[in-house]
Amino acid sequence: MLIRVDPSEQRPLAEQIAAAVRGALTRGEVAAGDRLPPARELGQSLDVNMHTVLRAYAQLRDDGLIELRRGRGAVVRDHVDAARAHLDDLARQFVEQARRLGLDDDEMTAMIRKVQP
Amino acid sequence: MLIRVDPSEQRPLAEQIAAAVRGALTRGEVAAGDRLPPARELGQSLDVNMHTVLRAYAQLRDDGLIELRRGRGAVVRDHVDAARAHLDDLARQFVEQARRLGLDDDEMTAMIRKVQP
DNA sequence: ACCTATTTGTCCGTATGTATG
DNA sequence: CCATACATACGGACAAATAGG
Repeated sequence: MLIRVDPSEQRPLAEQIAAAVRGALTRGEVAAGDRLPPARELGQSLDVNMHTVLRAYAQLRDDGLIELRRGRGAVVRDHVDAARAHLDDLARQFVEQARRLGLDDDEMTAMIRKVQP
Repeated sequence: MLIRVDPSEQRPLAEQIAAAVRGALTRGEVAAGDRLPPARELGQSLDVNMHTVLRAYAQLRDDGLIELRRGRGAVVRDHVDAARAHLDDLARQFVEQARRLGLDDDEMTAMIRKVQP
């Protein structure tokens, strides 16, 4: 997995890193169970701060693509499982918020159908 | 809006601050259009770092409760609007992810209906 | 099974950038 | 053009998990 970042670009460094890792994931260059390089290490090789890498990793975790644990590092989750888990999570969040606003099931589904690509 | 934090608590400071502001919002102590105190200022009065306050504010922004703009500060959104906007956002995210996984509209609505409290 | 040294993310803090008014 | 105030990136101390003996 080769990553490069360009400090002169407009996009934040963390986002560039996250995008690069996402690309490597979708291209299948890293498999489920693989570990991403430790934030310190990758940061050093990219000449950016550990925390910047960590922020990129946090994004990927929020998307369900990796698991982040102290002392263990960033472990790549199974793509399909990760995507599925993320979808479940979004569905649950949506329904919870909709209920909070008093929407019933029909109104929810109507909302979903109304979302345009 | 009175906020206090307890550094000896387990919860991160940023989360404590976010929770306190959320409470003030739901209790109606601050109205739509009001501005939250600048991060530096609130940080100083709480004796925590500006950045810690900023993290709390970022959480509230992600929940749609406030708008955060450089140079302008943290503006409280209308509760109903904010909740509605957040719901719209969740719906869009859900549909996007579902499409990415190849689900059609019927499968999406089925998923929504299957979410039980 | 136990200890402890290392690895590695988490949290808080600091400095600089940059849009807004 | 200047002051304000969030955004981004960097640095240090800490704690959980792990690995080796």
